[in-house]
Amino acid sequence: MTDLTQLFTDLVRLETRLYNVLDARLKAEHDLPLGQFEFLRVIQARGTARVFDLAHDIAITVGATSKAVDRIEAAGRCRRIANPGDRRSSLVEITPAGAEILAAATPTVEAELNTWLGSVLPAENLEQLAAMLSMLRQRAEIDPRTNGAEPKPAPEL
Amino acid sequence: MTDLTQLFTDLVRLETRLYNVLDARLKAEHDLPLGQFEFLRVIQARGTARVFDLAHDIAITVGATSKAVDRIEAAGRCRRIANPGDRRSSLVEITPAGAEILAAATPTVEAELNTWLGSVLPAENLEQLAAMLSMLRQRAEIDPRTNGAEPKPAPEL
DNA sequence: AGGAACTGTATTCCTTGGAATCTATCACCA
DNA sequence: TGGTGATAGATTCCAAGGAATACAGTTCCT
Repeated sequence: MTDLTQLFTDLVRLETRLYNVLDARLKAEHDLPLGQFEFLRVIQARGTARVFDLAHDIAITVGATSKAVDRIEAAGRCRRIANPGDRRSSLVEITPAGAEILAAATPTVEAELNTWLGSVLPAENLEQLAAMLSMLRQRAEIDPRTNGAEPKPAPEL
Repeated sequence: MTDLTQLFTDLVRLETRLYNVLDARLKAEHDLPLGQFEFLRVIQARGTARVFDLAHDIAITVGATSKAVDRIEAAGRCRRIANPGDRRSSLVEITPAGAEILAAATPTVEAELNTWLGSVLPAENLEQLAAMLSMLRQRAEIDPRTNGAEPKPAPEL
């Protein structure tokens, strides 16, 4: 029987260490904290997004997201534009400067992850790992306790 | 080719969500933040540990660990005793109250992890996942950049 | 139309971790 | 043995997220 507590501990420590090395390198080479990198990725992927949408994608609270958008906006990497459909919210979009730095940082992230993941496990195992993490993440996001949405059927691995 | 950035994102989100549900449940049922739970586990496993040792195991800085030990000690769940071999440091040990709450919280953690991990993937996959995470974690901890054991960048004289 | 309930966001306060700094102690070696 | 650099940990200041709150705007119901 797998020791799930140990598995969880390994997951947390690995995440912490990967996050730290990536963050340090992005800051050093692109003056871009990893947190901002993730926001920019989501914003660009969505084209335009409300604070609420970003909060869900990044898995932090709306309040924290609001502050994060403040910082990214202050750095000139995104901007809030009026939401014609709902005046309570704004739409956040990436700026040219934001897109530029995102494009510059992306290969750095890939290189660093290749060092710590890609070059450690064979391709087949990486594929399995990616599939399992993706499935577990989806499962965790389906639950009411974590996102307030209705349950969906379990995806097949 | 596996998309490592996506894999990393899934890893981070999964960790965030698991951490949050576990933390919330431990606080609710045992008045024990997940961070303290992890410290108590390490302290008990080591029998006795310096702040430095805990910092390495938990993967946070010594300063943050010092403060964390303050909090756990204030809660009466660990104590600092004199280190006979080195007066710069103390040895941290678990108290009976700490051991008791750790024992009470452990099944809660296992149950919660079983919900989010154990009951989602078949045993064989869990075993693979545990092995891969363990290996990746070890790899990440071996490297100079993540454990501080290597020479610092030459200071400018 | 009028109001109650709900939503989306911003803001405030609190907690926790990181970086830098300070002190005490230790190890090493000339 | 004395001095120099390394080490352990505590402390201070700062950054970032969570919880609770405030409020504008929206939806729903009658």
